[in-house]
Amino acid sequence: LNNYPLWAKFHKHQTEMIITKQGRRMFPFLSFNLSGLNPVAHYSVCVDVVLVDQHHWRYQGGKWVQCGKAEGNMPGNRLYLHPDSPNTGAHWMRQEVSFGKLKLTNNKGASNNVGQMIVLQSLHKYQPRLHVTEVKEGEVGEDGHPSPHTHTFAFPETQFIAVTAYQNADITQLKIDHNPFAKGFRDNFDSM
Amino acid sequence: LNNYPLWAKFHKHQTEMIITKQGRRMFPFLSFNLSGLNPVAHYSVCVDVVLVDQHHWRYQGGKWVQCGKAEGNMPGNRLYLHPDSPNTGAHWMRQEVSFGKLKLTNNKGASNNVGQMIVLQSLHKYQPRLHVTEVKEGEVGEDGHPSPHTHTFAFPETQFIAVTAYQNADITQLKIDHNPFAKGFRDNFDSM
DNA sequence: TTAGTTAACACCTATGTGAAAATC
DNA sequence: TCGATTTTCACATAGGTGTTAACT
Repeated sequence: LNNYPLWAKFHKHQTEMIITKQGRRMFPFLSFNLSGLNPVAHYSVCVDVVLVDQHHWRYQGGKWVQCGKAEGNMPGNRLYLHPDSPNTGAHWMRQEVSFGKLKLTNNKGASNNVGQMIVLQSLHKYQPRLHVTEVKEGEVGEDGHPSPHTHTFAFPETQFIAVTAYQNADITQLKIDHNPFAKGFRDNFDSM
Repeated sequence: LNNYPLWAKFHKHQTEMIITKQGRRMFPFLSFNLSGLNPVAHYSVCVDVVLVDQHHWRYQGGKWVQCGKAEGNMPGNRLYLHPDSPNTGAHWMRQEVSFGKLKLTNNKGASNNVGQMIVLQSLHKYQPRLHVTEVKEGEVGEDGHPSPHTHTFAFPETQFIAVTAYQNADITQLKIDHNPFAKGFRDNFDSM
């Protein structure tokens, strides 16, 4: 996992990620360094997002508290295939593998846009996971579904609660401080 | 070939395409409608650019004239693999296949960025070609090189002369009139 | 000088931000 | 009323234009 210090800062305050109808990028975004692959073998790399628990969460009195059972399993795609897939082990190991364009949405109708967006439910806690799947010739496997040849990695620091508006002001401030697109909201007193 | 009327307008004045060190998009850009493919077979789609003749060209007295022999064959990549490759016949036929992000350069050093840019020589006339290659399992063939299973298409309306600065003012005006990114140079007398 | 190339520039498209107001 | 969601907005990043002036 790259950019671990930044993820840790957010995790300490319980990371929140905005979800919108048209899709919102994650910040921080997922980025990994891969090693130990066969340089000449072919792999597909993807990320999925799974529920951490079966509860609603609510932000009350400055804290996140569990609040009743989650609805039954929800429809919608939760798998995002890396745009470079499929590719060689050498390609994946040459530089960091980033998911900066992955988008989160609460729009169940967006499931049609296969692999474009990950569909989540607001106020639920999620864990992103990385899957590295060796693609054997003749198996195709471009749908990205984990197969018997898949290695899966999950980093607790990347857990987050999906929200439609930020709840914790500390999280909002961290986003403003570190996301270049939110620079317009920074206080420019003693920066630079 | 999509947007045929626009290509024809440029072709009537002898299309010019700017090439730069860091790479310049084509305008108009190549876009095709494919049909007759096997929906479940896999294909790679790519564009290459070949010399139309072996001459330098010079713009003199308002006309393009041939001018001496071209140098021997030049190095540099002239093949651009469509980012969606490889993919199913159904995918390619579902909607137009566009090459809007293809870039032209005169930087021979850019050959390293495999498949990112097409390297051309200024003041030479070129013909873009479309290649549709069936990818058989086990052949990989992701380098995009035309294989025995390839269909090739070339449209004379898409011929152009590579330049580092526009020579014909008619071409400049057509670019300004139709390329959204050049809107800043339009005369806004009676538009809208 | 001349012709071709390069780099800096203003202006544009396109899209990612959180804030705030409107809506559900 | 209240909490959650959606829409609109000013402000940012990122990068595609031809023009112009400098360079070779």
